[in-house]
Amino acid sequence: MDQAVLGSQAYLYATQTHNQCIIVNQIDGAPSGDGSKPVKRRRKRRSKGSSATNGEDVAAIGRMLRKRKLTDEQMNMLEYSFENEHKLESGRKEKIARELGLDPRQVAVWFQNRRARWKNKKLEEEYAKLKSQYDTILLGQCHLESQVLKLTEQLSEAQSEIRKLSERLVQETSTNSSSSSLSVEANYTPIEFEFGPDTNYNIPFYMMDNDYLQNMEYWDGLYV
DNA sequence: TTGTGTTTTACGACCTCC
DNA sequence: GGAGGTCGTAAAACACAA
Repeated sequence: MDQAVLGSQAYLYATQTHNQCIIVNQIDGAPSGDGSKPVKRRRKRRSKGSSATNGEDVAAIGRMLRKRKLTDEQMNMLEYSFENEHKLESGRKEKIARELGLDPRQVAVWFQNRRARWKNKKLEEEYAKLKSQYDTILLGQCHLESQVLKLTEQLSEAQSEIRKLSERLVQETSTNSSSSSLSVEANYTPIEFEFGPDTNYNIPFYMMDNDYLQNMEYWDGLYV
């Protein structure tokens, strides 16, 4: 089995025969050449169909060497820390890294990713909220449109009734003027509509635009 | 067991701020 | 110019249905 430099926090063991690697969190005080800093051991992992060898694309190799799954305890501590403050000053980063036995870089990356997840979640929540508002408005619009339809029908009927009554009035007036001395006013019968000034239109105030208000004035004038 | 979709860890590129 | 941020993405780890 080969052992290769991976990073300050992990060893990578790989078998060339299986073309696999296992990454293990760093053992504190991992052996180093001079005993100072932990040895960075890295071994390149071959991806499918890759013919990478030593000295080839370092960036690609770096990408292949990763994944140090954090323990539950580390995760909990990081989450707790994130709840307190989403940003990470260098002092705090060092402190967290020390306490959890992680590389400061790992802590920084974890916070970056956590912020991204948090942002996504916020966006999803915002989207759900806006969608709900939109649906409510859509429903209101449908309701109002059906009301408009109904009222338009009523208006048409009322206009037709007015026309008929006017015609009748004209007819009666001409008949009466020749056969009776009674005045038109005396025979006048008030016109009854299906709806009047007391009708509850059920239209919210904010929907009362200029046209609507003008129509109201028109109908109010008619009933004065 | 395996194929597939999702989540997590890590990195490079680029940007902003001091 | 360096530190730390976001964004996009690769790939390991994981979950789960078939």
